[in-house]
Amino acid sequence: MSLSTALISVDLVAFKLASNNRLQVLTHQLPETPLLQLPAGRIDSEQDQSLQDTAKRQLERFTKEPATYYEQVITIGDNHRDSRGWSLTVVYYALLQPSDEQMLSEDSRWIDIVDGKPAEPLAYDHSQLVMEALARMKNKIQYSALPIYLLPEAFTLSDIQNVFSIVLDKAPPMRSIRNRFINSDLLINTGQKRHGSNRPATLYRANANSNNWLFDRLYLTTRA
Amino acid sequence: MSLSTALISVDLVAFKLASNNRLQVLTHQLPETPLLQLPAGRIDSEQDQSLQDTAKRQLERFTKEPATYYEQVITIGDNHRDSRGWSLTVVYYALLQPSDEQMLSEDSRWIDIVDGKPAEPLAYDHSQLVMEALARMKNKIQYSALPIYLLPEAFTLSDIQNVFSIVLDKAPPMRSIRNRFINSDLLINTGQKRHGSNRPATLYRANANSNNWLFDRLYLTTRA
DNA sequence: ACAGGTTAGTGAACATAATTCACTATGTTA
DNA sequence: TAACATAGTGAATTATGTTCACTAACCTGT
Repeated sequence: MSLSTALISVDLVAFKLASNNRLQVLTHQLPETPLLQLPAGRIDSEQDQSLQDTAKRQLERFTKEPATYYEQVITIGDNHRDSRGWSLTVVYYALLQPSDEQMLSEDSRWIDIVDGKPAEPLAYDHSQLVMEALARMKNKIQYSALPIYLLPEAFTLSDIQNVFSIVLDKAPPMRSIRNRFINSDLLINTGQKRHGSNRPATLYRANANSNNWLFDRLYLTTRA
Repeated sequence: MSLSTALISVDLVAFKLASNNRLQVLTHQLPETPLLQLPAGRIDSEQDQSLQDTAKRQLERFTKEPATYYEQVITIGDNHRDSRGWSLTVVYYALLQPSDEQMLSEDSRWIDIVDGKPAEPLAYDHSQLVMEALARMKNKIQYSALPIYLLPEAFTLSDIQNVFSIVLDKAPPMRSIRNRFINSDLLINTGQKRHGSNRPATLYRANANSNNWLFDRLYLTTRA
């Protein structure tokens, strides 16, 4: 049988750095269901101009915090993931800036990523989807400006290193991060410093007009 | 209105190196239609276990030559590409080895890529899809074993450089290609040579068991 | 005021891989 | 057998990440 249609859903893997120094993924729980699941939903032909709009709407169902970055990961289609037959799932991931305030809906929760997967089991194949999105993100973070999207407006170079530590479980040397980011035009010195119980660190913000979003090599400390 | 379904098609951008030293893309023409178009079709829930199966079937409709490589590029969904409303298109590209014999169906043709786009106009947004696939392929060729997939069973290092010349309009120095590929375990010396009107060149074949499919940097001569 | 602690940041030597270029090697062809 | 053309090597240079020792700046406790 040839199909002109199939069940379509757009699933969103939203990542955020939490104050416990963990990467977290947004989940929610439906009433009467035992397992947490990813935000997912169908295309709304009225509201959505694109698939990314659909992904964005899924995020907005559970939090008011906007994502700083969206990327389509993969589209999975097969006939065994949904008992009703052929199903098609477009997977996006999104990056959010850290936030203390919980602008979350009641039924949703940020779950830690531990050892490369969600710390709690997810419904359907959602753990697998998280892992796919995470793999993509872990790769891209090594040769792009991605780390910045997981940080607040103003951040230090150490914050960038911290992103690597959390996401990759290891980080390039500060010297390497410094060289790369300072030599690029990705950062703008805010003129401000972050003060702690030590020498204050320079605070930077992202340069929206940068043309160095991609680098042409990976850090050596992080490759396979 | 919320949709559980939409029109879905899988579109295939099949690339091949032609004897005129051009990259070509497979197209076909339906009767009564003025423009060429890409192989595309719907999921067949009986035959297709995955979306790649669907892509593969599209290729097989027009040629018996198998592809050596498939990669999903992007899924595009919106409400203006098809007059019937929301449509969803999963785009794949495939790489084929060069071939003299034409095992093509009557209605299909390989079209040159000139200046980064098909030399002839294509129907719908298919030129755009070719360009998206080409962009992805041009990037990946610079840090992976991809060039090999566009070459015949046995090939020389110069052939690899030639792939770069054709696909990117410029190529890394032979010394760089040599160092990279010889130091990896991607190539197996067949022991044979290709003879011309000059010093014979060593013929290699791909090592299927290589674990160096990806490199950790781009060639400098080819970057932006 | 000032010493000690802690993190931020710099300078210089080293490592790795691409690039450049001069040079050698090995075949075909006139 | 010399001319040629392309294959392939060796060594210096360049670019960028890594390592490590050292300096800088601020806070804290006395």
